[in-house]
Amino acid sequence: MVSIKDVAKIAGVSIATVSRYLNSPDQVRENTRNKVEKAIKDTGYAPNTLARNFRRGKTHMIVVVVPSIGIPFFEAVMEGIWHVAEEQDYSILVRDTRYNTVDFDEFSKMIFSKEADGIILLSTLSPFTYDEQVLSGRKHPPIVLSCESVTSEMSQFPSVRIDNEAAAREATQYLISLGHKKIAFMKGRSDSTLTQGREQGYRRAMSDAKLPIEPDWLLEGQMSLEGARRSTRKLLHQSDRPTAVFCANDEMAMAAIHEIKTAGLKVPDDISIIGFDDIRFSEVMDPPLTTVAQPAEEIGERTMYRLCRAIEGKEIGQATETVPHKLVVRRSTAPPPG
Amino acid sequence: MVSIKDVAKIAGVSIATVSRYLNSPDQVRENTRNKVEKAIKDTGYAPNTLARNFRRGKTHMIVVVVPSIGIPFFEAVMEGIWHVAEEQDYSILVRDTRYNTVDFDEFSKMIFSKEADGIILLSTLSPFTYDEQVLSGRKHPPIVLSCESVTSEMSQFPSVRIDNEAAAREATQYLISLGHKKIAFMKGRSDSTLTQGREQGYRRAMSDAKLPIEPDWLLEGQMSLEGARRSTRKLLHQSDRPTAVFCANDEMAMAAIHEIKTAGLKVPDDISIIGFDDIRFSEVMDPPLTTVAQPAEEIGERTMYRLCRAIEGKEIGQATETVPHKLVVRRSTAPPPG
DNA sequence: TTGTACGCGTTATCAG
DNA sequence: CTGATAACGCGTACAA
Repeated sequence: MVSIKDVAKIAGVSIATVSRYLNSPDQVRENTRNKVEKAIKDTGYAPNTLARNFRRGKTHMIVVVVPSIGIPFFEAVMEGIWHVAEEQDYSILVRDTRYNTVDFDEFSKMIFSKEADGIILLSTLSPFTYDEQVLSGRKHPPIVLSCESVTSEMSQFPSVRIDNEAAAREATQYLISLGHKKIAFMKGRSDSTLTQGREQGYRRAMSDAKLPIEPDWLLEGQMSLEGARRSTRKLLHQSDRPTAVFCANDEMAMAAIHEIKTAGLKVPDDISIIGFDDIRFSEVMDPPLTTVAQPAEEIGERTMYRLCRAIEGKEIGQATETVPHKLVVRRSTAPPPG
Repeated sequence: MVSIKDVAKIAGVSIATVSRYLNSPDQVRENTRNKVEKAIKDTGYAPNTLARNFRRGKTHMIVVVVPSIGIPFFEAVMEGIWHVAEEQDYSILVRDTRYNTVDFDEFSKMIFSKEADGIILLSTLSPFTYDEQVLSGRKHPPIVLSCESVTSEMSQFPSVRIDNEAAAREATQYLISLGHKKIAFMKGRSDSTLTQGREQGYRRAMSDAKLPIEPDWLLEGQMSLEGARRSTRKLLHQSDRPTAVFCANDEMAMAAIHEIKTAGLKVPDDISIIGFDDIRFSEVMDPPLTTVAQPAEEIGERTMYRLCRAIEGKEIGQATETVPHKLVVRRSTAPPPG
């Protein structure tokens, strides 16, 4: 393995000069510069990143923690994260928690031990446990929350998200305005704070409209195709079946539509479906899905941007940043039958 | 920042002992061990990963290069990669090329400069340029190809994939066996070797059956929803419209179905559609999609496994490893109308 | 403008 | 079983 020493020897200069050539070429005389350049070419030298990072004390790496990869909406957010990461010369490491609760200390340690310069928690599950003591007195390590309906325990961290509760309320209200009275809510895993916010919004809209919520109307969709199919089938067997289902994400909505059609019913004629996220598949579903759109890429960009500032130790303004959502009405919703 | 020195001082031992405690605790006497343990707890010490990697000369990082993230099939492959990466204690860095051609030297350099211990090229675009000279004499850096229909230039690298050509031929033959004669093929980007293999299979099946291929039947779907929708709309305007479309991936098939139905036609009654990959959404499409299934997770696992062996410098057996595909017949295919 | 020499935090070698 | 000490490759004061 060729190191800076070899280059120096071949170029007939000191390692300091080679180092300077690499990091501030303008401080090297043209003549010398050429010699070094040639030596680098000849040897095929590439600076050892490990040594360099070690010396500089920076990883140039940021970790994005997601409950699961392969969720179309998160990819869209990651797209945004990537944009600014690339621009700021950071690499992205994705950590999939497989829907498990995460431990703050684990991430704290990652920063501490220089595994990463910063961390983005993308819709991480609660309870997000951490040791108060670790934090007290010390500055928070650079951590930014994204797409999270912030729980009190984490409210101290900077965060970027939509107002999940308001968005869910609007979606439910839209259903109500269409004339629906029996509206089910398909949540993700019950321990996800993200879906908790959405559930709150749903409950709020229902109670505001003085509409009751039957226990049977709270469906566990697990945020997955499979889970949503199962619980939709159960729903269809109910005697007094809801006329609309509000799903906490589009993937579950897709599964719900499939099961409803498979059962010989029609969407939206028999049952209206509304989703959440506006993933790219929503538009080509049959029927095209009414859903709550989140500005995924923008969320990613803002999140990463704030993380960069946090890493640089600059102030990061208001702790939690709310971006706008939007109800996108397509054709999976209609007035209830009859 | 607390270092091993501080711990040593507090524990009243040498740094060597602390290091030993960390790396081979059984070589430390229990008494000493306890002292060190306590010192670590008290100081909150965490070994500096940067220094450790530097010293060991290992990154514990492997880079996965994909043309684009957010492709459901690749996620499934990544799932497999992750499994063994986790087990082998590697971190995964994802590099999105945005469908650009990649430069071998760039990756060669990544290994060389210790940015990563190994590289997985997941369906990377050709031409994959590299400098013959760089390689000659030297061992290949640890690189494994995955989901690639290997072009000659890269045949020297280990690789894991299905037989794209055979799979595509079977799919086309299935359509032919159903009675179709006018069969279109929707390819991805024309510079993707992956879709080239599939196109070959399609052509082969057609010519074997003595069926002509009209130039209009070669559709550019860009592997994307948008691209596929556009080219499907064009297809529907053709005077002598095909009765079946074989799409190089499921996402394009999904878009094609959507456009066909939007135009008032029926799948499979008017046009049969067949996809490729068997992503998780295929089953809930309307109609459920007939497609060529790839064992995505297995591909990922095998790929990563081979990379590990390559990194360890062990022999890696046959250069290219072919895993089985399977035609999954659902309901998007039927005999042609009339 | 260039070179010398030291230090970064670990691990590894070798003596004790 | 433990302790000195030498690397690892690079960046950077400081001296020339």
